[in-house]
Amino acid sequence: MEKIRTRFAPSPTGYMHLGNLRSALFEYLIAKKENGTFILRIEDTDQKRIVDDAVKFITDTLSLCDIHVDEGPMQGGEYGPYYQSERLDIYQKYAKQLVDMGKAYYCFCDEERLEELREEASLRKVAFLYDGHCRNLSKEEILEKLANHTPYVIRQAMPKDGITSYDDLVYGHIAVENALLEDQILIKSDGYPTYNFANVIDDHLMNITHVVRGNEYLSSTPKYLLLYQAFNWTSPEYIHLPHIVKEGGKKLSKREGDASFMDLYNDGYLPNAIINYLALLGWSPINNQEIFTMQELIENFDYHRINNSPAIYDVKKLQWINGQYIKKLSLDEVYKLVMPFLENTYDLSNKSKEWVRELIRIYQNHLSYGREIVELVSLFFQDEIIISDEAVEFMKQDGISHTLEVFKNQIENITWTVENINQAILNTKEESGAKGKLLYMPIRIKTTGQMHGPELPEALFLLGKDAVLKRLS
RNA sequence: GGUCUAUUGGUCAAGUGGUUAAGACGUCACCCUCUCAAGGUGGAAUCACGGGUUCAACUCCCGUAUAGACUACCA
Repeated sequence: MEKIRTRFAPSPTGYMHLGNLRSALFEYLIAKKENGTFILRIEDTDQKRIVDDAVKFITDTLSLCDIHVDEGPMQGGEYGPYYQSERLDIYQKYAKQLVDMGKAYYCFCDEERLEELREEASLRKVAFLYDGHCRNLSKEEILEKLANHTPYVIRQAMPKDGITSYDDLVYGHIAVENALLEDQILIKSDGYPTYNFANVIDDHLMNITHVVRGNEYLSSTPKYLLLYQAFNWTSPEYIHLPHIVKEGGKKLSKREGDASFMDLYNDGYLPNAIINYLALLGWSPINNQEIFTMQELIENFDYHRINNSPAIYDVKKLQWINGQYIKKLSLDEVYKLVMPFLENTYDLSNKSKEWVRELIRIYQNHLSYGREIVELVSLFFQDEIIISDEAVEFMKQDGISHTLEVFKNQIENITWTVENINQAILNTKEESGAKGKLLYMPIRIKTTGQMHGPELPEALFLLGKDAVLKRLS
């Protein structure tokens, strides 16, 4: 069997939304499942949209996610170059070839004429299709215009009748009438190829066996197929992916503030967890497994089980998965994950590393993403404590001041360790007779101001002896 | 407007003619517990609608509704 080759072909716009990443993931998994090759190709044929460093951004994201590119701009390969902007002569050559074969033609129609056509079409409430005006220009006319440097595009001469169909590996049989397809532009007037054209040429030349992409191309794939037919090339298999949308069914978009991979990453989500979540959007394993390493994904992935309906991005489930990953991290790893957020928010200059590690340790199980630490630990960085109404009410009960007095005496002379604090609490229980809620809550409220928080001995330890004694008096 | 596609609980989803319609997130209750998490147990909640086909339809067919995509010298 032919070895599978898939490709991720983003345009370098400097932004990687979750749908893009998921496409890359599935492309990678489909290839790796069969020991195939995963290719990165940069589709930079729109000069207006190029963003500096966007390619670095894309490759950084992929490697952060453990998606390894076999062939691409950074690592090269025998089918390069992998920037479309460096393949211009290739597209020109193939476009000319099509012209010579009589399957494409020069079109000199300008914006104005096209605009008129469009207006007329919208007036008549019909779909606008280029009318093929230049399709039958005589050789002399063409030569003359070319000699005069009249701007031109190259359009494909599409068949006027018949049906073009294919079998998508996810969506099944798709058929579209050729009459609905216009004579598509292959080469733009700036000499650059259109996406459609470059895409087909490169997929063919790079030997792509499975084209995996978003389903916005589902209904335009016949246009691509017609190009393969014109060249007499065999077309690849198609796997169209359902979209990832936000609540309400709208597309995820940067402009509307929807989270991109980098946004999540910067909030302390783990790339592994993001990938894990994304894998479960539009795909499901044969069993009920939820947590996957990349290796397990590769082994278990099966494109036959890709869903064909759109999935709504749900940050709650992502948080759960991310939390599962955080629980499995070593303390050093959580420390690394969370430290930047702490440093940026709180003054840690007079805290020991041990103190910070202890702080992080007791909150490891509470975290669903890194940035969450900031809010969770705020109680240890406040000079003033504010006692809630509920807590004030609780403190009105009998015997509480006595309990607090006993506890204060208990800790006055101990060495400040979690264990000793715990013993002091137990001694207080013995001596005062208070137990359960009436034992713990008063101390908790008096020292932290809150009725919630981590285990009391640990909380007190982190607060420090001086602060605790001060708040008790 | 035309074309293509989709529709199982709030969300992700399993399911391919006969099932008590899995599982997960979320939610609620209970257990654990000083509290909050974590963990455990349990509950509520789903086949868009209408016609067919069939002994039998979530599953097949046709409509309708709703949603999305495409309809660029953007990718």
